[in-house]
Amino acid sequence: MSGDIRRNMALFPIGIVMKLTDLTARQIRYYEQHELIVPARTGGNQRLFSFNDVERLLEIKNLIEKGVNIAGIKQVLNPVKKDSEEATVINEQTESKRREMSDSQLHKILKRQLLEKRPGQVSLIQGELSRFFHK
DNA sequence: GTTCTCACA
DNA sequence: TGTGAGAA
Repeated sequence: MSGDIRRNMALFPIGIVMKLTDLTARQIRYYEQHELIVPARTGGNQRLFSFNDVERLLEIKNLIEKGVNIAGIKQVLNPVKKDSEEATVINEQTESKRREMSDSQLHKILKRQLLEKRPGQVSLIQGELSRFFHK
């Protein structure tokens, strides 16, 4: 599976990724701080993103648009895999599976949050929704 | 010309 | 999250 090495090969700088994902550099770096993505670095400390990173960012973007905050996204996007070794383990199937999973998982999480709001539990939903349930 | 980190009105 | 400063 040399396809994986290509998918995880760091290629583009943040500028390109901004255009590809419609995210601001600020957001991209912010997501990195929260370990939602782990781009490689050049000798000059410049971030280099792989195709996988871009896909992750698109997923994140969708979730953000759906009103899910960082905490919620972390639960849907497990990854943060340690480089090299795992490249051989990951295949196209597990990747596509993970994608489907994230969406159904999101629905589960959202539904659970909407129906049973336990006291003391921090909401994963931002804005209007969470405010609605706090009332 | 780009990107990086850090800090704040 | 936006934005600007200062360096690389």
